[in-house]
Amino acid sequence: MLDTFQALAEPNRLAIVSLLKAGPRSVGDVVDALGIRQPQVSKHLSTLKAAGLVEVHPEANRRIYRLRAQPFMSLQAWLEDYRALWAARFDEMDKILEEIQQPGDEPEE
Amino acid sequence: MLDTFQALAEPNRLAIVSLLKAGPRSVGDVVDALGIRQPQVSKHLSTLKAAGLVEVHPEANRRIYRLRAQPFMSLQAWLEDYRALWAARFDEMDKILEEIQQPGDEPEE
DNA sequence: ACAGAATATTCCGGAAGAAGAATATTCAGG
DNA sequence: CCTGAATATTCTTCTTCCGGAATATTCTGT
Repeated sequence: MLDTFQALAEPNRLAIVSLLKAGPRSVGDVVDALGIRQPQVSKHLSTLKAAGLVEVHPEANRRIYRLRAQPFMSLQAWLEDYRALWAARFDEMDKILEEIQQPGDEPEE
Repeated sequence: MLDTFQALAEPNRLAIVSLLKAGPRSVGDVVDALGIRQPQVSKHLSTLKAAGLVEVHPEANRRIYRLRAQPFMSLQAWLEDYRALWAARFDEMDKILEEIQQPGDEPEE
């Protein structure tokens, strides 16, 4: 869990994860999409892979990275332990949901 | 969201959050429970407060820290965006099973 | 086997951040 | 008001980690 948080606690890596949410991408795709230089993308992907957040499978000339489901499921399970926190506070929950649904408002990054 | 991940991406802070899950605690309580020195506990709590993960309310001589629900709800909402991940995994599994039965076209990105 | 594209790795300088020690602040009670 | 307990704040290393640049590696097609 700590590894997951550490992996996500960096802006570019969070952006990469967010991009990969839409589907698998090659390193070059990530470079083009996010405007980060290739070596840094490779390094960040390496970090994400070490944390188990992504997996690689080579395809022709490229290496395709995709999100792994497992850490997200673990995160979900981790969150369950905190559910008692907000279970009773539906008023706040409404506010949060509104905030997230606001157009132009990015819930991440 | 990034702030939340950064706040949780440190072992002692994660431990503090985990402790506070059981209920509000004073600084001294945290010190005793986790065996971290008082100044570091204060600093970490300060960091957690800046990230909106905890709130303080003084009580007599002590300062009581408690978890705030909001970031956890946001995290939950953030996770929802990734739910397709493990749903899609079943899709892929279905697709693979289909392909085995009737080999056919190229999967699209 | 070679050339070129795609990706990974290494080295370095600098910035962020965590711990330790010492000190400052705040506050309740006498 | 003073005192002591509880907590916060500086200041100083020290380590970790990110980005930039250069280079190495790996693979494909020819």
